[in-house]
Amino acid sequence: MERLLQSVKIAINEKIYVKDPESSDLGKRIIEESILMIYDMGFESFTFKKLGIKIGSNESSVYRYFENKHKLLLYLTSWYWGWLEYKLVFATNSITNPKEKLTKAIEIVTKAIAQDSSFSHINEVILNKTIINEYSKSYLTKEVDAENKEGYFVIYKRLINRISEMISFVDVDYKYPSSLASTILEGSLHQYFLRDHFISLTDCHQDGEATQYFLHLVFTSLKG
Amino acid sequence: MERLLQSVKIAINEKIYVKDPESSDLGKRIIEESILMIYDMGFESFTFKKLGIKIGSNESSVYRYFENKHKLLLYLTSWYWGWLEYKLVFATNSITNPKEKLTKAIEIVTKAIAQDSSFSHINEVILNKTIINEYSKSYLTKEVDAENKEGYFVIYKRLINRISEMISFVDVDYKYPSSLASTILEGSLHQYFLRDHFISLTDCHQDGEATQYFLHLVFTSLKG
DNA sequence: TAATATATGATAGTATTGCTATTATATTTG
DNA sequence: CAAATATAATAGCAATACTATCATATATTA
Repeated sequence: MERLLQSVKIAINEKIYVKDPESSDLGKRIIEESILMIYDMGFESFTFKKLGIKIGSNESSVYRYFENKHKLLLYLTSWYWGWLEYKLVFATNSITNPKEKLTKAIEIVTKAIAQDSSFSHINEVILNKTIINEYSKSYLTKEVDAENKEGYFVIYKRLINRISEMISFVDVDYKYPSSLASTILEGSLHQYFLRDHFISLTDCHQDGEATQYFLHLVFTSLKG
Repeated sequence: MERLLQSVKIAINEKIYVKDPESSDLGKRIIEESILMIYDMGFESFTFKKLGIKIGSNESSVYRYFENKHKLLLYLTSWYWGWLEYKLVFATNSITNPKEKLTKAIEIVTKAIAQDSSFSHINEVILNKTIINEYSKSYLTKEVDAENKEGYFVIYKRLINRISEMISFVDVDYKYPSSLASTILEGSLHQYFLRDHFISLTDCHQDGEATQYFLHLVFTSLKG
């Protein structure tokens, strides 16, 4: 994904931020460091004050980019899903065979993340781990319906829908394409979490096993 | 489940509470009302001060039962999984045919919850909804490994293991029994969440459809 | 180059949260 | 009835999640 994507920018719903963090150096450092800090200390302990100190800036300056840390989490997750979506479309676009296409999609979505040098200030490996630990907290809130209406989850929904469509292309008669697509994405994050914290609850211990598990799950369920 | 279970008590790891809430009237009201309040206002907005006011008691009195609201959440989730485990064992114990047994287990675990009058102070219907919204927050923390060592998640792990074993009984050669069991439990909660908040991401809109989805998913994946 | 707009930094202040500690008052039990 | 125990009331404290104001640095443009 190196040189090809130099000019690609993941488009995030403008209501999520006050000022676009991509528009300044400080903004980029906010994104860069918040990913690392949330990974290190967990979302609960993370504060804008601590972030300000870490980036050699000020709490009040961070507030000029994001209203609160929940919005920052929404930004990070949206960016992640946008980035995954890009990789998915890029890798599957040229494939015409439905089974092959879905296989590729599942691989992209369930495989461990490797560093991507296209977006220099974002560490995708750490972001992926942060997403595994914190993603659910972005929607397990009382505000989820209001925020959904505002379009804060469009990228995620679009990604699930793309996979859902690929599933239906393999088997038009399958009754649960959206549920299955959701299970793949959410379930894959969960398998990685289990691997790190509840080893006895998963069988996906080696690299690539989560992918094998989901490929088997999906293709035995689909006809055709 | 009426009369039969009158004397059954769900056994919770004693380290989770300071004083057993089952041991007093105040304790039971703490459990009863906290379920309703967390459901109504969400875990983030819920505080012991508010709970004290609601039950006509005092913040300091609540602290005599639970160190903090995280521990209370651990208690509620442990209770829920213990209750589900009981229902599962009760319903599947007499079944010898492996497929039938697993089918029953999946039904128990994925079906919408009906009121159970066995535990008068606990509203299982609301508790189930609270678990759907808040369960992940009990383990998506920086303390998860330490708390796991303390045994705070034993009931959940035992429940997953029971299902995992039932899966292996149907198909000894299946390589991912634990992953699949985890997917069923976690995935089922997620499908219910999607049904309430992201309808386009699930196909399980009617009662019983989640069960059908998982039954299909599981039995197409297993041989024998 | 001066005037002005814009971004950032520093400091202060406020309500709420998440507790701990102390003391007072019920209630139960011996 | 005394003693133990449970609960209630109040105070207090450090941290969080902001908001507001003012100062200063940097960039733009007239």
